[in-house]
Amino acid sequence: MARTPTTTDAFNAVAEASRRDLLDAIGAEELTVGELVDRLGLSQPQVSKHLAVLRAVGLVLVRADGRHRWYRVNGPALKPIHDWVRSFERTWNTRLDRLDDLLAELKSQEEAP
Amino acid sequence: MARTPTTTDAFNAVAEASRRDLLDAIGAEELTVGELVDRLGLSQPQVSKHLAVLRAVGLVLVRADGRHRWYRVNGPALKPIHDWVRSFERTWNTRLDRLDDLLAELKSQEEAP
DNA sequence: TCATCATATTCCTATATGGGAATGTGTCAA
DNA sequence: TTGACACATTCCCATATAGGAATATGATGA
Repeated sequence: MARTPTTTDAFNAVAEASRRDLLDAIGAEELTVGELVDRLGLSQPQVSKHLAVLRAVGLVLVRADGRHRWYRVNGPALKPIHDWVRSFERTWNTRLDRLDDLLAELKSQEEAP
Repeated sequence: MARTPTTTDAFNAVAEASRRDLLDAIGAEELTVGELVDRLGLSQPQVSKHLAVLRAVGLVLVRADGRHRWYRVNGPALKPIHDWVRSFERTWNTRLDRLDDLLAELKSQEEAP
């Protein structure tokens, strides 16, 4: 047998660094394929193909607008990864670290509402 | 080109479900290859090979003991994944959810010190 | 209607994989 | 010393990539 297809789940889709880069680039915005091509310096087919994989696992959502496609990140699709990794968090993070993390996050949300 | 090798980083190593199962099975314990074979119902070579990948990216540590090998999870190797996913956490988690999560965790640590 | 723009898809190829089967390696016990 | 035991590694093969190049699809404006 071969490797698990990239479109199987978020874990496999996100294994490829280019795809993580795409998600990072989009972030909280809504971007066009062309914009992504410019920002990441990848070829257009490359971007389209990676986006297709991300779409297949629900990691991005698209909105058609004339001949443009606006892509945005669908955060909740990452939750399975987050939840799984989280079960090992205690290994490296003490409770005080976690408290620091939370406070830092609350603060950042305070600053950027 | 082909896909990114599984031994490239934690993201790729963990993409395979069997490897996540292995980490879950080991958990906070220290287990033998034979134990893992029994618990997961995989073949011995299969377990050894998956463990080799996990070893390559530092996700597990081994201790030799006679003809046994005791494997344990090396949590911090998962931090890169945790950190990356965390940057998207705001999308699905409100601050109150996070507070609930933290309290739940503090409670569980209280109960199992 | 037609050329152009924005994306998506198809073709082609080198490559790494996961599983099964078989075998290698080191250790212990009799 | 030798056979059994616990793991690791090697071989073999079907399969799914990722990337580059080329082409298809669909919408827009003149």
